Amino acid sequence: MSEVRLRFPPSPTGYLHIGGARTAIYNWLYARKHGGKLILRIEDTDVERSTQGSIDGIIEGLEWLGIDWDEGPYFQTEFAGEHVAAANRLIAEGHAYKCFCTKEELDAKREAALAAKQEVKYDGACRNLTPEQVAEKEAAGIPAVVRFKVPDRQGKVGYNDKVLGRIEQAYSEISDFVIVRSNGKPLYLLCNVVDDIRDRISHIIRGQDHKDNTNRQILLYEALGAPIPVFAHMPLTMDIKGAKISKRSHGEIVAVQFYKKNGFLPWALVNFLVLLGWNPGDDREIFSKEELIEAFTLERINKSSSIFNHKKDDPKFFTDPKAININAHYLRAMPVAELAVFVKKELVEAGIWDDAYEHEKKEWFCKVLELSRERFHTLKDFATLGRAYFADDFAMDEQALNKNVLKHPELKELLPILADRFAALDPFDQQSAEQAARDFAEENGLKVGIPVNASRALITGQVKGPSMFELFELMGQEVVVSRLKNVTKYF
RNA sequence: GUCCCCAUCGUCUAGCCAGGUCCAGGACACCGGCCUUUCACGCCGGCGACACGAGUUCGAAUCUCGUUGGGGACGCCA
Repeated sequence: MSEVRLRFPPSPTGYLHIGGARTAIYNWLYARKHGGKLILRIEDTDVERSTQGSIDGIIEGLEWLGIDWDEGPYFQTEFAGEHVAAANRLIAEGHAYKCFCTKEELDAKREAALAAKQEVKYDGACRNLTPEQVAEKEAAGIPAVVRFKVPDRQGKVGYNDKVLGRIEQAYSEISDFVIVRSNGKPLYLLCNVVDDIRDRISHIIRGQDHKDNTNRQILLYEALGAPIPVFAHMPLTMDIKGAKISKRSHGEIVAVQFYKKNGFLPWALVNFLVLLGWNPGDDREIFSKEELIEAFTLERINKSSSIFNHKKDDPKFFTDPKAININAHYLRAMPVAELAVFVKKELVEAGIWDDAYEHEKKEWFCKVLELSRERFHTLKDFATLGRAYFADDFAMDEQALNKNVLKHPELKELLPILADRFAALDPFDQQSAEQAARDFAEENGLKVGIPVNASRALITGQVKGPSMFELFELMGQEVVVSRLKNVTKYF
């Protein structure tokens, strides 16, 4: 049994987007499951559009997601010599020929065909040039591309796709495609195959947008005398209107980087993306890395495309609700110690990190995370909604202020009294604070919720949050007393 | 225009290959209730789909054909 080898071959013409990431994830899962190798190959043959920034972004994105590879990154341009050699070999062996038609002629023909709703296909003008004719045109300095000579055979080329089943196409439907530009640079179809042969790729998992390329590439494998790998064409991810998602038309929201910037846990994104077009066949939706590798199979990849459920300008969901839900799930379920690492980054970035959170205040810090994460959805929430836990300069939520403080004018006088009661408590803990608050409410003929919710507003700046009695103890006597006394500033 | 692929709740999907156990199951979202100092979590309940039409069959979400719809490709991009 030959080695299981897969590759992720992004073209570095933009950031890593979620569609590309999903392709990488599927390849990675298959490689890991079968003890195979994952090769990262940067397909930078389009020099015009390839950028170093894009290469860096793709690598950073993969690393952030936790998708590791075993070989590479290789750069396609480094193997240009092999690509040219392969093309020459194909010409020598009669599998390819030089074509002297100009780009302008061909573009015009194609557009005319499209406009007239005719079949769009290369007409084979140079397919049967005699050696003399070729020599003559070359002598005249006419530039030429190299075209693959599609076998003049009856019947169909085909392959057994692991996702779609048998895919076939008549030879007559495939026109002689270009494999080398007139400037001598080989094209994707050829480079890709030559590289896959050299890298001994056994399984190709890619998007269905490559489906029609596959038959042409199979012809190339045959002509080059190489074994044909296993193909699996995964469904595409569409936007809410059913159009293919792309960097160009959707911008940041489809960039992996966006999720990093907006408080996603990398594994939560992986978990969400893998479910877009694949399922384990049972009701599980949350997977550890090990569980996912174990559960993943090519056979359970769906045939039909899925929709990335993002509504522009949705006030409640900044991205697909299910993605947010999965992220929130991990936020709540992961070990606090692991979460702490992520939250630290957020607090450092917000300028409210205290090194004591890793030392003498570590227990306190973990307790805050434990309580607050219950209602947070992203890592950003710790530094925004949860800012009051870590800093005095937190914003006061308008609704909290109006509804829980200003609506009850008597609180202006009463809260400072409650503050004094709290100040006198010894010890000051959850039980004593709760008792004091309840007694105070009763004495003043208030429902306990009134002073408690007002306290939440003044102490956390929020209209919602964890149990206030737990928070009194957690925030500490000093902070509680001083923030309660601030009440007068708001009237 | 030609070729290829796809089609179950708003979204992600199970079921389809091996037709009956499916008046179609789960998750997210949404709505209601419980819990409660708030919100959330949690729990309980609700809303909600087999694109359409023929055929095969005792029986079709499942098989066949057609229609419609959607997508992909047809490049000296990858």
